[in-house]
Amino acid sequence: MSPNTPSADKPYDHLQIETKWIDAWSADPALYRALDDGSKPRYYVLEMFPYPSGRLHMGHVRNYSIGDTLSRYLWMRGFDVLHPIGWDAFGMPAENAAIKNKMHPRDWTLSNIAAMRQQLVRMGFSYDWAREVTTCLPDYYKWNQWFFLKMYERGLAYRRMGKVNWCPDCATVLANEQVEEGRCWRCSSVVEKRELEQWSLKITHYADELLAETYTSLEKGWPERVLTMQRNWIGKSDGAVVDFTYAVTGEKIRIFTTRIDTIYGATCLILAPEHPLVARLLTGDAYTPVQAMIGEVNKQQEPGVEVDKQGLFTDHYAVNPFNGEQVPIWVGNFVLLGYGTGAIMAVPAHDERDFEFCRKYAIPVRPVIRPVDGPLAAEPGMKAAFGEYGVVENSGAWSGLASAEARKQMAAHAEAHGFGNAATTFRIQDWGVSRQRYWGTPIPMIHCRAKCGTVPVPYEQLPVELPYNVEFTGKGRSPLANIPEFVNVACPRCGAPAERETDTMDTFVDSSWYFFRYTDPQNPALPFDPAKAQPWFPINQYIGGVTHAILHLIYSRFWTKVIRDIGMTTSNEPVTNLFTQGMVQLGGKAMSKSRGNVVDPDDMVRKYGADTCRLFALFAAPPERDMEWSEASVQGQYRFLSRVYRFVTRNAAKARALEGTSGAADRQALRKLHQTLQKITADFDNRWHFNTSIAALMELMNTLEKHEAGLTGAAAAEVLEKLCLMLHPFAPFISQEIWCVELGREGQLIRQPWPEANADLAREEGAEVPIQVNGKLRAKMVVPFGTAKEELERLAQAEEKIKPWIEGKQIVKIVCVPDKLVNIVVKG
RNA sequence: GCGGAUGUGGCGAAAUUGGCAGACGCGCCAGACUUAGGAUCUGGUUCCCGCAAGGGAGUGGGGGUUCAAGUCCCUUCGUCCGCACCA
Repeated sequence: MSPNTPSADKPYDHLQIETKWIDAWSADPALYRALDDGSKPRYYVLEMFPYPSGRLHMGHVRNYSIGDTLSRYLWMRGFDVLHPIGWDAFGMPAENAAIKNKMHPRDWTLSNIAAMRQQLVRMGFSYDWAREVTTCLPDYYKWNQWFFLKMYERGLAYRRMGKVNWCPDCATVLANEQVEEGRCWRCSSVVEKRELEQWSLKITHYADELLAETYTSLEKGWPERVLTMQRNWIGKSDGAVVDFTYAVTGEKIRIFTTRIDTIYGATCLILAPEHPLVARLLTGDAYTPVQAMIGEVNKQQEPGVEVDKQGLFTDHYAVNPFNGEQVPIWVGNFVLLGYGTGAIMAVPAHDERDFEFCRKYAIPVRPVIRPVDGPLAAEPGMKAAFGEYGVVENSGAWSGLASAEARKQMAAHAEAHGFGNAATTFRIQDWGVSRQRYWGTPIPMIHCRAKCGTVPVPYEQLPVELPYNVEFTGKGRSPLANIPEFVNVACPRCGAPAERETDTMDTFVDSSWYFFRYTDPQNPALPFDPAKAQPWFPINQYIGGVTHAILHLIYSRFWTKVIRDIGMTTSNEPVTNLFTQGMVQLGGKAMSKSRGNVVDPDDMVRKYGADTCRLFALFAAPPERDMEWSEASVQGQYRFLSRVYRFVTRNAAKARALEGTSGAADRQALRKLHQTLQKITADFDNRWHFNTSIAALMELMNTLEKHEAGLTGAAAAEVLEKLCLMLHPFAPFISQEIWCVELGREGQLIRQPWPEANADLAREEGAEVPIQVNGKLRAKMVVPFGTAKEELERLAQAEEKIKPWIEGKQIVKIVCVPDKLVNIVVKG
């Protein structure tokens, strides 16, 4: 057969190809294993590990396709890549399944994991399965308990009363994310707030550092959106605390304000209904309305609806330390106990909320700040509060100062006289980790009623294992509380009868440090060996959904700082670069079971193959944007892969023969090949717009098919080889098949070096220069690169299509950008 | 209300540094091959006028800077997502 005669092409049989390579790759466990020996530069690619619901969904496919494409590219670029996966395996769905189907959470979870592991393997993702981590197994959650004890020792884990989301129907606490629009996600009951004693982790200890790093080490590598959300969540607020004095007993009532400069305008104090002082100011029948108010506040309000401000006068007064004035003490439903000191001074003239409250209850409004360029507001008659900075008036010695200056001086004055000081508060609260749940990490604490109180479980007794035999009713206390063998223990300190803590940990604990465990997943003595972890930290690239922008990503940052402070890492932050991919939608809405608009990846893989699915997940939109699922468009990707496969099979013999004299077709093909290589390499290195990378591969195929007849051996060989290499990160199966079967090469593509683009071959023969007249495109011409300005201007004016546009007109000026454009500006 | 994102053909999108708007794909139209086509291949496809050559308009709306604006500035509208009495 002559090398230039196309041979018959082979149809693309995705099923045969993909099953064959899954078997081959599964038989080679070292294939995706990091060398971890320092012989090559390291790169840690981490994707958010999945909750094992039992089925992979399209969001996973997209997330993991991005990570896998990147990992394969990095391998080919010579990095030692750590690319692990695991299972975020504790959580409520397992318990709900247990209640519903009478299946044990452990069995349910482990069988889900087995199913999903198969699905991930089927997708061709390059995970190092030897590092698989499963958080619901004792060899993992033992270390949650270990960290908990370490935190307890350092005062970072403690017990306190705290407000929790309480579902009255399920009779249990719900995590914040399990409350949907004020209702229980499982039974749709309206969720209440309830005070419960629970274990908390002192994330506020790191609040300042967590905030500061968003402006420094994270600023370059994290999306601005995520940083903004975290800053808002942390909610640092600079102000001052001031002690008012309760007129009867002389005790202090501490308030927090950011506007101490307005304190001469304070016309009352307002306490949160749960403020401890309230129960002493109002006793007996007088307290009843407060209880009602607390009840109201604790009912979850409908989102988006502003609750009416309610107040109660206590009939008591407090003294303003700045001017000695007595102001009435009120109770207000809008004052939050959990923020600041749980008490505020109301300055109605300069705070919108205070204004609304005081007008409602006819409390005086006294303006003390005037705009820099205007007079003090007239009262009576004020229609709204003036909340901005200005100039202080009617404020004794501070009158005339600018607000900013007054804030400093007045805080200093308060401190000097012992009734206050400058102070900072945070919106972020300590992390309540107790859950009245079975399927989580047991909190390793024992309550000794005899004398020792709360005693930590000794390290050598870890893990505190979850008992297997347990009954699930979905009602009442934690299921663990009903198991005497679990609850009843001897106090580790005095040996007296004692009870185990029956709460389990929030599942966000599990995901707060799993990425450390990947570096040393089987360590029996420690969560991980610092010497093994440190070379991989901080993580080069983390990829996941923006839904975790706050909770998981703040908890992980917190946990890393704790790990640092106990001397197990030198990294301040876990993640250098964060990438948040967009959601997969159908019909403009996020795919979800309740909407009934899910597309099952399994069906798609069966029909079109994993390569096609991966390609579509990357092609439909840039990775950071939401994408719309479209099966018609999926078929387009399948067509593309078919074209690639048939093109290769038609031309493989020719390429192997290496015959023929290179001609114009070869030059065209090689030019496009190297242009594509430049384009794709740039996409990887700069911005991960894989949709344009794949479009470039399609363009390449269009060009190759156009010049197929004239393509000769040597050029064909180069084209097929490099096409195959470039395709591999996106479509690993078909590229590996072509490499071995059609091109007769050996070895795994992931181990091949990424090809270098040849800039000389990529260069066009000449520059196509558009010619504009008054900014409008009128003609184009092809000139040699580097043609001088004068020559370009001459050629442009000589163009036949240009002449009619400039004839008889005055040329005002000619803008000429060599190799780019000529614009002739004419008048008349 | 505050903060953020986003707005380009019938659809998903591209245009990376102010320099040819719509690459690539889907869909659609026409044709080829075919017993057949929901396979494959070829050509066309922003809108308006025109048989065509060609011309005009055009990146949510309005205004501006510039030889030149999807891109920069001002203003306005729509959509989506966070947060939402945080003193």
